[in-house]
Amino acid sequence: MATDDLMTRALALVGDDGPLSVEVIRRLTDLADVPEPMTIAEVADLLDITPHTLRYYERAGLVEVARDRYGHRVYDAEAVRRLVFLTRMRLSGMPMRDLQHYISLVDAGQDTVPERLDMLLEHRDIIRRRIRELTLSLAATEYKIATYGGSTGPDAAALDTATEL
Amino acid sequence: MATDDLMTRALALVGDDGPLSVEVIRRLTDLADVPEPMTIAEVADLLDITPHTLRYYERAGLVEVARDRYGHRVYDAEAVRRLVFLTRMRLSGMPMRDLQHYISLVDAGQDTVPERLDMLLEHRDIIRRRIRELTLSLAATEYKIATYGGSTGPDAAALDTATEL
DNA sequence: CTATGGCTTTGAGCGCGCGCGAACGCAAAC
DNA sequence: GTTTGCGTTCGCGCGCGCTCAAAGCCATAG
Repeated sequence: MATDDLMTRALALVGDDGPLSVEVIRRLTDLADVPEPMTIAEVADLLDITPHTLRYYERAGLVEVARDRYGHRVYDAEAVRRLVFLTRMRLSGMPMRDLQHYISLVDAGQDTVPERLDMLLEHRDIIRRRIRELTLSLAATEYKIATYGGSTGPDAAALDTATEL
Repeated sequence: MATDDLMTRALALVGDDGPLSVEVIRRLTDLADVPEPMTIAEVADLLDITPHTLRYYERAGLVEVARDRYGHRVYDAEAVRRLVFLTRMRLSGMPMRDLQHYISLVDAGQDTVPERLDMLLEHRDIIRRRIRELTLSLAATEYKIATYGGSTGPDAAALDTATEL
């Protein structure tokens, strides 16, 4: 896939700056169109990561994967769903450590649901802050592009005489 | 500063999700309220990075810093402005390598302005894509929070029976 | 029926980007 | 005097994943 991975599909679905509807989100998580038992190469392609990374995640305890009679990994729907979640969290900046903790909570049963929810809420806030940071950086970059004379200073009128940058 | 660094001030200025006006951007780049010659600790505090990192940037050739008679670094307005720019770019994901290249272009004179502009345009696109990615991850996270039963699946109605995650 | 290529497996080790820590000296300030 | 802050250098560390090596199984091609 790689040129048609989940994120690329998702971005195409959303467009460059369209609003996000629940319907769109539902489609983002809809995996009905992928084959049920998948090989490592297929999953890697779907998630746009390498087979190596998938094995790395498995060794890290993030997911258990069955094997066929040749010892090759066989990813069932649950594993794929979990990996979609994991890669989404990774892509949005959640560190491996936290993912390991989250999965350990999952494995610990329903009692840990509140803590999982806390983790998601906190991660949501982190993403939000990151988006705001990037939005500011974007604005600053666009400002610099618009007023470009090479200076870092704020005064467009003085750009010609400002120290070069 | 650290609890009142540039980004924190900027975020406070903008609010949690307000629109960005040119006026706000201008204020973001307005350094009139900082003392003119600064010590490494003051600059570090302003930029919310460590003195170590500032020395690292200097060794990397990103900025030249004068010294006082004791050999201590003295950051003038130009150095501070450049560092504000550099840290902003770093924070938005531009790698050191690219910053070094950019600075080398600056040092090479006006002929390199078009290439610098290209770099900024490209970086702008990268930031935009990153924001869109994060927006999607945010939406997915919020969707998961809203429908939370612990499953990664898309079907909220089946959450109770879905495999736990 | 080989064989040639292409996928998989494991394990250990490497690499990158980015900066931090530790150790040590010197000048100033309390 | 001793605490503070800055200087330099060397090396380390972290997060994350890739590379490399050695080997096994499958399919298609001669």
